Amino acid sequence: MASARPLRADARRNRERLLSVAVQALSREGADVSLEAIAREAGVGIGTLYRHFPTREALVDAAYQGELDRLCDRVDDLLAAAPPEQALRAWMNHFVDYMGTKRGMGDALRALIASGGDPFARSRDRLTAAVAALLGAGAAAGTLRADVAPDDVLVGLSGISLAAADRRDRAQTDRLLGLLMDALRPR
Amino acid sequence: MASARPLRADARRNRERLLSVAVQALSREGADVSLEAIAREAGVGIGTLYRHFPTREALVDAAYQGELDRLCDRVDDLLAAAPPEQALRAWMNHFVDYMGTKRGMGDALRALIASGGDPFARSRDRLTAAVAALLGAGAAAGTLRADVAPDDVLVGLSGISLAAADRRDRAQTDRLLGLLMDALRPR
DNA sequence: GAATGAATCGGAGGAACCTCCGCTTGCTGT
DNA sequence: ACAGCAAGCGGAGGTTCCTCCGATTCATTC
Repeated sequence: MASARPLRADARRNRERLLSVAVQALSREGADVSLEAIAREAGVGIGTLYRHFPTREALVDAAYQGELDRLCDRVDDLLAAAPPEQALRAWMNHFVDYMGTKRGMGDALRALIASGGDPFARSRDRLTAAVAALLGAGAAAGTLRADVAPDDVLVGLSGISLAAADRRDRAQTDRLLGLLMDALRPR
Repeated sequence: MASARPLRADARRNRERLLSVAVQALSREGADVSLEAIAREAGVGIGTLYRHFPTREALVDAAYQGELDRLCDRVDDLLAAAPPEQALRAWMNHFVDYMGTKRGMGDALRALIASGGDPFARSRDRLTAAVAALLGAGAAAGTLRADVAPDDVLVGLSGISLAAADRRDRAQTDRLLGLLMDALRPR
């Protein structure tokens, strides 16, 4: 299960080139870039792309990992600036925005959230940790329930994001986030 | 906007044959049957299939409409047999089960829920009405909030179903439904 | 610095998607 | 009956997806 021997030099080169091309291509053309086009632009065969990133989601995930890290990192600032309950709500907004902006992240996210324990689950762990921090702070302060699993909140949040991405109705999204918050407050 | 003139005889024949083949094929092979295979088996060209059902979702939706009607019809029985709050929860279970069983309904559902007012939104109206009935009964009894839009509940429920379909973790699904119920109770 | 084995590459190929438009067929009025 | 004409049909064709495996290239050993 441990990461096997380091990649061969040419393999790493290819991987990095693919990734940087993918980042550009995704932001330039949106979610439905052709993978073949990415491979071509990176100067590698399509087979190589598929070996490094077995699914479209794996590629998108890897491409956006940096931004996703930033999203998770923001938790500390939020908690420093506002009480946990408000921090959580603010972070939810960021989360939904992020998913909305990164068009095409939607499906990747779905796969990501669904992943039980894949090698691709690093992002998922980070997200779970972020939610756990927010929930934990709220539980300590007594303003959020202590008996809700971070994982459940994350899945719920991703459900809302998916629905939001489809409908583009910001008001509804806010209402749904409000409902989720209601569910998380102690009775 | 009204339904234009009735379909020509041959068109209706084709439509019906496509639908019946699709029902069989979907239950036999699952969500990812090839549309070309369905068209072939129905003895029509692929173009005909696409004219009648512009997207894969439209076809799946039409194929499962009967079962979806049955799901909505069950609301009355549930309300007759138990207090609104429990009826709603029971119906949510049915909803999730239904989505889980009908593999491949997932994407169709997503498109369905997302549809603002397409000609294909009949199913969506039925679902909204079902939720509205349950919520209304609860509001009248004072055990459910009166200030939540049925539409929001439906979107939330579909989000949970999507997540559930991916993860196949029934316990988590139940917890999420529990959270949603918590959000729907008056404070 | 050549040989050798293993990791990696590349792209041909088969399947499915969806569109587009010339051809066919059912309907309507005379 | 039959002419005219929408409405409807069908499938070729351009794209993309993803797999598979022979050819290539790297790393290591002598």
